[in-house]
Amino acid sequence: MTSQQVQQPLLFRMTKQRQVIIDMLRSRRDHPTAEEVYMAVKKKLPAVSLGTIYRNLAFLRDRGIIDEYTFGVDKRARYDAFVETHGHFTCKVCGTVRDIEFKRPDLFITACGKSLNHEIHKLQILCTGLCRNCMKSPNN
Amino acid sequence: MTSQQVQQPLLFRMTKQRQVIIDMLRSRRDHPTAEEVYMAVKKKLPAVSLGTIYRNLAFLRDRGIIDEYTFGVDKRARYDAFVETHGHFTCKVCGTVRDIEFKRPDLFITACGKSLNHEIHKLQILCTGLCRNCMKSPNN
DNA sequence: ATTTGTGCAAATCCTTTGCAGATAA
DNA sequence: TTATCTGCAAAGGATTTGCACAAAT
Repeated sequence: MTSQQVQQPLLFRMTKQRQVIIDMLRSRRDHPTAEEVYMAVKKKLPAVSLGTIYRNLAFLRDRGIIDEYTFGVDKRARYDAFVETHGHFTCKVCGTVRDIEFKRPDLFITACGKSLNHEIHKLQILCTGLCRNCMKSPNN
Repeated sequence: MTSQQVQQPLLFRMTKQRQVIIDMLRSRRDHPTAEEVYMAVKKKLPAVSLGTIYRNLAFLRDRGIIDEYTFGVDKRARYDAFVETHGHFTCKVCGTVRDIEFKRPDLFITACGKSLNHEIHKLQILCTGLCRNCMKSPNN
């Protein structure tokens, strides 16, 4: 999977910055914040600015190329290049985020959409609790 | 249901402000933002300050008396006095939020928790899409 | 050549906080 | 009484934006 394969005809300019942001997000599954994306991109493009990071993340999110989540723990947005429907678990104590896979999210989406008579584009499932490591700590 | 029935022995001071905030949130199911709570509480207590609203919402959230959600549409936190697990639908166009009821959320929570080996305290389900009204508009 | 994107810095918006006076228990 | 809460205003932190220059097509 080369990083050019975003859509068949490329519908937008691929700048170095945009390219590095996409590559970087596709290389990790830890749902980084904008600040964390900035830090990582800076290693390849030291002159990049935080504004450019924010602009590109919004740009890619608006085109469905990445997802943006706000897990209530801290209130910063987090980004994810894996846009197939899946759930997240986040630990109240250490803040870790883990993906949760689903068998047939489409069934759930169809059922909900029909019962509400709304058109559902996106399903987000978030579990909050205590991860197995933090469960072991006597103070949690 | 009188507004006093928060817990059996009342574990915190019930100020006028706190009382009005709780009553107000229990009287509506539209998931208001802090600003909207402020506006509503002001009608009963004109001298209330926004800082007090934020402090009380955080206070009640920390005690599990209300829930706080951040639906990605705008990034403001929204509050809900109905803390039994239920899902939300939010319309991309008009921003309406509607509740989605579940039959046995506990089964889902147990299943997820077991498979991850984590302790799940809270499940949040959010559907994003187009509501039935906005579907009718030709421009959506 | 022209349109779109970038870096920089200032602005904006939501939320939090310090403090002195007020209030619930 | 006294620990907790409030109003006020200032501070904080994340995100957005205006502008002049740079880069992509």
